[in-house]
Amino acid sequence: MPDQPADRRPPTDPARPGAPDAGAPERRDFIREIVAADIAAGRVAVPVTRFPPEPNGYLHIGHAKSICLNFGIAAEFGGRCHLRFDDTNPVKEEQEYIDAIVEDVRWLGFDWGEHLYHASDYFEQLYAWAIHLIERGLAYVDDQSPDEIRETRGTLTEPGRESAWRNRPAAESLDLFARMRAGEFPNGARVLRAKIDMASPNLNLRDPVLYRIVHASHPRTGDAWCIYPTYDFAHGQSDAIEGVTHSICTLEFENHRPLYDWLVEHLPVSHVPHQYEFARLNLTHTVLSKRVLLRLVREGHVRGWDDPRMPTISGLRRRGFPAEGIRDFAAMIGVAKTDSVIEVGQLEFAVRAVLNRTAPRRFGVLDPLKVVITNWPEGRVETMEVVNNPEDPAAGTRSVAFGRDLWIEREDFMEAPPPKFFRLAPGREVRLRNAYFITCDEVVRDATGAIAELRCTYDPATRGGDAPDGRRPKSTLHWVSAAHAVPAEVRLYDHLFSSPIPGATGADAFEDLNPASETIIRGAMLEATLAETPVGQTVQFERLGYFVRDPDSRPGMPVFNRTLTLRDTWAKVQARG
RNA sequence: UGGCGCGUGGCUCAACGGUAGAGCACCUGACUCUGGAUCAGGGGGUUCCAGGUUCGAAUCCUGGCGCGCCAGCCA
Repeated sequence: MPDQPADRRPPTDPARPGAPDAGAPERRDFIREIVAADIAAGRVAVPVTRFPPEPNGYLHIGHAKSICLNFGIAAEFGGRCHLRFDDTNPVKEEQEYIDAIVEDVRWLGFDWGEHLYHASDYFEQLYAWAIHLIERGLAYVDDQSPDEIRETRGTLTEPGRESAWRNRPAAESLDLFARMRAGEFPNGARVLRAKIDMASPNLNLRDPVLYRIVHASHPRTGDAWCIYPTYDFAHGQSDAIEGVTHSICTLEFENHRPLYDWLVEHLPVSHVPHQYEFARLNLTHTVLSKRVLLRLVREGHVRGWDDPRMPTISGLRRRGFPAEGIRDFAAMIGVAKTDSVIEVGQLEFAVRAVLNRTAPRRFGVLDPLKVVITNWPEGRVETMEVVNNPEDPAAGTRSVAFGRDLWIEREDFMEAPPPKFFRLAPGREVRLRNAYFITCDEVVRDATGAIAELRCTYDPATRGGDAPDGRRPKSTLHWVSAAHAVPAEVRLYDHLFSSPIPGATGADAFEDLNPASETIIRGAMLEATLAETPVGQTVQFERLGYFVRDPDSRPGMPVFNRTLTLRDTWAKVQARG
């Protein structure tokens, strides 16, 4: 898969933002403060966290926030972070997702060492603990149907009603539970429920379901089981088994914490973990819900989970976003309990900051307009030494061919330029970056009257881009030698959704899909070195933006995805009119 | 309507009883062989509201208001 060496920098690197910085005033979120306090008070010696994805979809930028939080805390406080698959619902989970999750967390730059776990590793133990509860009168097998259970749960304001089976003898529940495991009953026939309080104002405590019958084969345990623990019965106990000290999850689990604590308290666990909740990430102009992302894929609004428009980790990677930029973004936005929506611009800022520092500069023309240099000898070719990255002298230089026929960007020429347009126009001189000054003498039109080519003259004294007399053109254009150009397909991307908060008006979010989220350009002309750029490598096309080589590239026809444009103040001026 | 949680510039977060700050965004200027980058400066806040405690409240208390989550055998 695409990868960039810079992304392999371990997240614990103290030079990175987000890592503890000796000397600087400590700025930490409320969770890090809790961890620090627990360590200071001796409640915790080695903090242990975990990232617990359910393999029912691909990871997205919201998960990246959680991954950075959990692995970040472990690294900063000398603890460890486990990768644990929360695989308790075989009807939704697939091996493909497991593999993708492993790859994505690694790509983000994190390492769980030996600590790869699955809730399914604990099925036998969880089963034994279920029996433990039954024996103590703390759980019972309920014969009610799903509908009956719903009807007797009560409402937000009314208490529920106890099941007729709630007080059946433990021995009977034990027998039934064993027969549930043995496969004697169909899906939905019976469940195991905790016996807590049907009148609790917290609905999660109204005799929550602990086990349900699901005749489905599991990606890891196959057909060994036909009963599966619910999230509530698996999560806290898995944390206990693994010695997790700080079980960090999102706000919607806050209401589950009393149940989490109840289970851990009533089970003979050797370690008591604690749950803390933070606000999940929301981003403008996209959607971060596995359900909706799955729909985008299934309904074909995008080409797959890794479509460059998707906010998935794999989509961002294919889009050319470096892992480091994603980590920096996570550090920048912080962690709190306030529901929030972050402007995508903030993510883009973090990504541009990394790319500006690391992306090699190249020339690429997206919408080519032919320029013929009339005073340049036919057939003559010169080689220009061009700097690879002005931000990084160590990146060196490369050779780029220059000749009589060139391609420039069509939008870099205007026959009747408005006042603040600095680029090429009839009679005007501009600089071709790292090459020569040229002056436009003549506009050649085709039969339809459209501009077909520009006839220009160059100044031989300006080789390399400087004039001996010190004159300075108001603008510098990128260019590609027509004789050496590599034709390419370039895919331009924009926000997947037009509105900042898709579906906010109450309408279906899909109504807000941006029809222009992808624009495919087939006639782009790139400098020759771009033919060898590896898939996954992000470069900067000077003056245009960052572009990454896509795996769809074919021999002789590279495909590049636009990661992001450069900051463009001219566009801003134009937009203002 | 019950429970839990949350309200600080446009956005995200700090300030932990002692003059409300930062990053992003926005605007100006400088510089520049990317209209990029960089640098310098600027505008913008009755800290949801109302009472109270205190010499002093974004912070503590009370009461409102607003928003989010919860009635899956999803996680």
